[in-house]
Amino acid sequence: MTAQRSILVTSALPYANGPIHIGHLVEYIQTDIWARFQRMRGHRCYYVCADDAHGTPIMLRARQEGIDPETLIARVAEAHRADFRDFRISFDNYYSTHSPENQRFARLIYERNRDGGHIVRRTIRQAYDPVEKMFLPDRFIKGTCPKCGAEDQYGDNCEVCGASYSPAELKNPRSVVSGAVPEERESDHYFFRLRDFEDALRAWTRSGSLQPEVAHKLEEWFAAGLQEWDISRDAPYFGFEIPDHPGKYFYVWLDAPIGYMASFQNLCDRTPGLVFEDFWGLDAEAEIYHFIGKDIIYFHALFWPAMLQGAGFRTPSAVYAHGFLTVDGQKMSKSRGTFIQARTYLDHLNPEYLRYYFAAKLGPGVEDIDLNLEDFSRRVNADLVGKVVNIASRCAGFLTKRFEGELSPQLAEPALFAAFVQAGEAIAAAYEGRAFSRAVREIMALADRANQYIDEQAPWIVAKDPAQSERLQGICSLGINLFRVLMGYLRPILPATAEAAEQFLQIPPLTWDDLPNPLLAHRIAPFRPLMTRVDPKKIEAMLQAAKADLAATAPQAKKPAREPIAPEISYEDFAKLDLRIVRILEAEAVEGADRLLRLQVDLGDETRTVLAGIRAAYDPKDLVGKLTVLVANLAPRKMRFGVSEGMILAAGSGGRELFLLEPDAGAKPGMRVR
RNA sequence: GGCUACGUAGCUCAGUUGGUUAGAGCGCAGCACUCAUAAUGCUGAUGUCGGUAGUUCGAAUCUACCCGUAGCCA
Repeated sequence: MTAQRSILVTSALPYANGPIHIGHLVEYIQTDIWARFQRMRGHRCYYVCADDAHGTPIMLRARQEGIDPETLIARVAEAHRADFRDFRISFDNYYSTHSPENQRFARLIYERNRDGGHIVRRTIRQAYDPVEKMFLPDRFIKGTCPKCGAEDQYGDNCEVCGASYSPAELKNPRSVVSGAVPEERESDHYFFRLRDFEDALRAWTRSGSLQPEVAHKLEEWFAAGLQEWDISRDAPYFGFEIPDHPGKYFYVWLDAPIGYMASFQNLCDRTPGLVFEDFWGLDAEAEIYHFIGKDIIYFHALFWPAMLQGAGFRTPSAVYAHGFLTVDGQKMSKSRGTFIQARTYLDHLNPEYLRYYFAAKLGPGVEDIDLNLEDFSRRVNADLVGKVVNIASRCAGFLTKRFEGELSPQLAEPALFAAFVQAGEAIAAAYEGRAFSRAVREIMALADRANQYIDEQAPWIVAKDPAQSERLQGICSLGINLFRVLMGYLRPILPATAEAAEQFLQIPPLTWDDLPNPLLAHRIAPFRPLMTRVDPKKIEAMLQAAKADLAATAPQAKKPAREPIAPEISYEDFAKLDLRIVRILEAEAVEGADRLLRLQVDLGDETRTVLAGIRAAYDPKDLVGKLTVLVANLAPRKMRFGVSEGMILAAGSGGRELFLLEPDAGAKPGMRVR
């Protein structure tokens, strides 16, 4: 056995302005499995996390709800804790970045870096909302993309063409907060000189602290040259005030990772024998691992180790990034109902299913994983219920009925049991290397062997011969022992099922070192189903609920009230309208008119000129050739720019919200519409 | 647009340093069994290994370009 290790693991801090969703859970489940594995191996492993409680979005959200930020983050923290508890995420401490410990560490790290000359002050120009009297983060400015002209894009990059730019380049910029046109204003900011740490970071990067693909990514950043990092924000801001500069606050990303330390400090303060310095001190022997999503590598692999180093703390042993979750091959989508909150899942399905499914797909790399809901239920049902739990189920009945639950004093087939034990090394190595999918594959291969054994031995036939009673007991006892080893291997993934199995087996919590010792002449409890099958109806119900949740939690999506229906008319009134199919032959903007397009339309045997107020919604060249509907008997109307001989039909509120009517295929110019 | 990854059977994934007929599980078909939560066992079918071009005696594996997907661009 290897020596006992002291390990601190963290997951990234969830932001305290919204609920946990199943995408978040990939990371918490991954980290939790790893932490539980380490503990099961007999190591001292602490797992801490916290809510990331600062920043502009939280400030604005609280304001919008008419409450203090403190009230908001307390409410969100409670929901987060409940979600994690129910998914059996085994945090040793779940804290908040809005805490005295975090403030103390943030100051300390700032001051030490400042005193070391790593912080500089500079004046920058930044977008300012004159109505709200606040500087605007890039994400709080929207406008037209300077590259492709797409409307309603954020201040930092365009989701349509993928271009990145600065908010100043955005056309028609608007503050998302007030709708005002942002102005540029000057402000003093503090910058962290990342470049001071370049050599150390390069060395750290190469020391095996990062996955190879992440290290490659860092090479790119080094090559591009490390830039200074803006670590301050102006009031109003929800966060920690910078000690030597009232009215300036630490940027949320400065104090977020420090939250790992603060949470751990808080744990140390109430855990006898747990010493902060043993983990974070410069010469600490303990290991520290951060599990993060691939989107925040920059902060954890560059800023964080640099800040720590500048402040005289040790750097993390490693940072492990994982990919994102897609649902049925697509990004989680609110409209498709695949944006599933943790709570919504819990309301319908067993968390062990998701823990297993994620484990079965998680590798050590940064690839995205897909939650394919068909595959999800098939896989859980086949592997866990059909294979693993079934082993216990098919042996236990004989033991209970015939032997009062008593297991044989010897193993019927020691070689088979030994093979199961021997596989443990490879499985442990897979867990250690975060290759959970490999571990699961190996475990399921063992489960197949156990089922094969039972089939070969056919205890149901042996049971018919009273003279072979001992043999029957031996077969079933071995089956139970194989099941016990399998549950031991699965324990980090399936804590609740493992506990139920331990109760069934009447044993204390399984440890890795225990596994080679079989249960002999031991009495087990009557079998009760340890896990039930995934019910597809529940998945369907969950998806429905996910859609409903979003409708409920999206008050911003102000639904325009439907325009009231006009007063009733008779058929005769309707019949007075002569609606005709026309083909648009030409379209051009009307000089001097902001809204008008001049269209030449073909009515079958005549051509008419129509002036239509659809310029904001349609590009003239896109209209040519289209079929649409014309009110053909409308009195011609004289306008400043000419005479309009009819009106074409469009739906919508006006401006860009206009949608031309188009007939189904087969309609021809001149046809009357009834 | 640049960069880092990913793209292998209907689905989810393995494929070690390029080396004989490309694998597993699920699903599907057939058979067997009936102890078990319609669970299990055996047998079988299924792939131009994203595309194109190259390097090589030999490429899923190496190179270039292209297409698609994700993230990052502080």
